[in-house]
Amino acid sequence: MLKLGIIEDDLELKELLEMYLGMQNEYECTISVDSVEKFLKIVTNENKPDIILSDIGLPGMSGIEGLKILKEKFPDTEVVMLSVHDDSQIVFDALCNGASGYLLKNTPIEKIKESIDIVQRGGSPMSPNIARRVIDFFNPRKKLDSPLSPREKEIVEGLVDGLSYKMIADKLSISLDTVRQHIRNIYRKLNVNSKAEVIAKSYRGEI
Amino acid sequence: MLKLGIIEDDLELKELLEMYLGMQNEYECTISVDSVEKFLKIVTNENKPDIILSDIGLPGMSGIEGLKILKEKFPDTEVVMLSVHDDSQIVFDALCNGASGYLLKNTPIEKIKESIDIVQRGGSPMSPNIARRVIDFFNPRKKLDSPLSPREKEIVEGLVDGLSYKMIADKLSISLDTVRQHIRNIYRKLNVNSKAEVIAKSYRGEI
DNA sequence: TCGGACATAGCATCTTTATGCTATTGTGAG
DNA sequence: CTCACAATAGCATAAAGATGCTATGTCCGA
Repeated sequence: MLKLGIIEDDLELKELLEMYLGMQNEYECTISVDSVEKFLKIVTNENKPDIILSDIGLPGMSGIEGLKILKEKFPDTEVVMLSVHDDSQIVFDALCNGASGYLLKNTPIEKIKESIDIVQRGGSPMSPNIARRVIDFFNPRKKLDSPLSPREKEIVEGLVDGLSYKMIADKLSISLDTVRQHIRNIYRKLNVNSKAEVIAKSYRGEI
Repeated sequence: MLKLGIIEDDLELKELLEMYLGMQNEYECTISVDSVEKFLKIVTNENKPDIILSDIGLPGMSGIEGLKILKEKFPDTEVVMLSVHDDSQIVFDALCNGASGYLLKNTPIEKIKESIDIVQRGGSPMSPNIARRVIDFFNPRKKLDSPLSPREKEIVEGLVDGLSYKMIADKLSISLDTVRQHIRNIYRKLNVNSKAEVIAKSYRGEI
C-alpha cells in the first residue's frame, strides 16, 4: 500500500484530497497536516510517506523551505508541489530543490490522483502552464542580438560538440585555415581567447 | 478554425492522427507529410499550420533540424515534438530549439488531442517521463557515484572556468605536470579525450 | 562605387594540449 | 603488512590550437 502525505493549509482542499485519495484502495493517507512543522513533528519510520503533496504558501515555513528539509531527511520520498504560483522563480526554486512534480491548484482532483500514479511510475507530473515556464527557460528568445554570423554559429556548434578544427573543416567542407580564420573572428567578437571559453559561453546561453 | 500540421513517417500513426484530429470540428489538418522536406515544399501562406506535430526520427532531415528551420521561417507556429526518444540530449535539443511541447509516442490519441488544446491555451504538453528528465536537469542529482576524486573535480572546475593547464597549476599550487597527470586520469575515467568534452559533460551535469 | 561585413584560403610561428612512459609518498581497506 | 588508489612530479613527443600576417570574391548599403 502506497503511503501518501499531504501538507496543505487550505482546509477544504486538504480534506478533499484526504477523502478522495484515501478512498482509492491503492493508497493510504498516513499524514495530513497544514504545515511543515507539524509534519516533522509527527512523522515516524512507520508513517513516513512514499509520496508527499505539498503546498508552497504555508503558515510558518514555506513549502520550498520544507521541501529542502524533507529531501534532506527523506531523500527517497517524492514530493510533488501543489501551488497557486506559476511564477518562474518559485517554480525553479522548487525544481532545483528536489521537487518531483509541480501542479497548479486548479488541477482537477482526478488529475491529481493520476499524478500520483505518474510519480510511482518514475515520471513527473507537471501542469501545462508550469511546463511552459520550463520550456521558456530553455528557449530564450534573445538570440536576436548575437554578434555572430550564421556561419560563425555553425563553427561554434562544432566546438561545443567537441570537434577539432580539422573535424569542423571536414563537416562544413571548408579548409582548416578557414576554420581558423572564423575562429579568430569569433574570438574577437566574443572577446575571448580559447575554445573552452566559447563552449562555456555557449552553454550559459550567452551566444 | 485551427490549422494543424503533421510530420510523421510512421504511416499508420500519421493516418490515425489525420483522421482522429481532422474529425474534431475545431481543427483542420492542412498539411500531413512524412518528412520536413515535403512540408517545406508544400507549405504556403494559406495552409501554414498554427500548430505542428512533428516526429524526430524522420527520413532525411531530422525533426530537430526541421524544428530549427520551421521556427526560423514561422516563429509564430507552435511545434510539438512527438517522438519515441526519451534520451536527455534529444529532449534538450528539442526544447532549446523552440519546441512548445514534447510527447512520447505511446501517448494515447485522446491525450494528443488534449495537448493541442493545451498549446492553444498557452501551455506546454509534456509526457511525464520527459518532465522527469527536465526536473533531473534542475535537481543536482545524488551523484555520490561520480568517479572523480575531489582533487580531480577541482581540476575540472578549472577547465570549465576556461583556465589553461598552467593557470590551474598556479591556482592549485601544483606543477604543470601534475595537472597533466590529473587530466589524464580524468579523461580515462570519463572516457573522453579533449578538454572540450569535459566542459560539455560538466555543463550537462554529467559529472 | 566605395567601404564593410562575410566567407573563403594560405603560410608561419609559438603555445597549449594530449598522451606515452616512470616514480615517490601518504592513506585507508582488507 | 600488502594492495589499491589518490596526489604529487618529471621527461618526451606529437597533435591541436591560437594568432600574426596576407589575399580573393561576393553582396549590401551609403
